[in-house]
Amino acid sequence: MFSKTCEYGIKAMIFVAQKSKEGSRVGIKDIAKGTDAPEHFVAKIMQELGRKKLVHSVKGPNGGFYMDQFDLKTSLADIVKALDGNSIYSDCVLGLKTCNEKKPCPVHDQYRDIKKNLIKMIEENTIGDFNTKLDSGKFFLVN
Amino acid sequence: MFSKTCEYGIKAMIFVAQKSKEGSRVGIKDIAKGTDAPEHFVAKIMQELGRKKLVHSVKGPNGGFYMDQFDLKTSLADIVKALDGNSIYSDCVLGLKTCNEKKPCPVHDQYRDIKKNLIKMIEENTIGDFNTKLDSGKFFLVN
DNA sequence: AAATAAAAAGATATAAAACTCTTTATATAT
DNA sequence: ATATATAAAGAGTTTTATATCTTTTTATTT
Repeated sequence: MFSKTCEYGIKAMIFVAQKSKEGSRVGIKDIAKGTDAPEHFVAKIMQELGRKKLVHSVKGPNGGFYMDQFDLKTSLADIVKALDGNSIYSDCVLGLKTCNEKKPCPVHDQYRDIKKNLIKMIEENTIGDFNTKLDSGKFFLVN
Repeated sequence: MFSKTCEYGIKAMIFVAQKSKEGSRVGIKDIAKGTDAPEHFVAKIMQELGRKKLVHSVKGPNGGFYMDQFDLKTSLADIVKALDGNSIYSDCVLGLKTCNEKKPCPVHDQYRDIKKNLIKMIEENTIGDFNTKLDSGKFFLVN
């Protein structure tokens, strides 16, 4: 479904969002621990997301990653697109180079709705949305 | 979504099913061409599917792969499970080791229905189902 | 100014997936 | 029986994804 890169990226973003709300910045080590991800790998991912302005960072003591109000509006789709590209939007389930209504693969019709819901899911959920939900202890980033 | 192995496997099975209907057997070369897949790779995949009895083969001249009436009842899920294992059933979208109703990841709820539909899709479609549809020229295995 | 804590950057390593090639075994036709 | 077409098997290669390590740069604190 998503690449590891993307899985780690989404979890990291949710994690950072929550810490940011409390005004603090989070270092890579805390992110890695808090999301059960390999430290250096998640560092690269955050670097990339920083470059693409989906998250901010400051260097030096008391530095780390953080998000402002605007960043909280980032959707899961934005993260997915930044890390995995557009394949989830464009790729055929059976790998046909072109697969569309006019020249569909055998499962094109059956997959259409699933794909639509998948895209809807990642587009309608913003990082900020998770903030409120996470507090309630209703879900987890590690286990 | 699916691995390349699985994509090729599904297309190959649909292809063989159609040829079998006409009573003939199909060689690896034809399968590879008919599904736009690398010959040796798809050979390995068919080997594996043969070992798992999802398809039959005979060696020698006029040999090749074929399916009997029973084989046509194979669902896409059977193929997926044979080639990709159960990950589609068990894996968490965000990669949590355990992710369930009691200890869900942040998108567990939103993904529940999508997953259900995905599984429904692969379980309800059998290889035989495609046979009739394919004849009408309504869909394609290559393009 | 110096020390330090942190991210940024880049180089490297490892593992898994995808793909290819070669050889062997087998069944069938002639 | 022999030749041949084919699948089976296995070894090997390439590519891509994942992960790690090392160095550099920067900002902050003291």
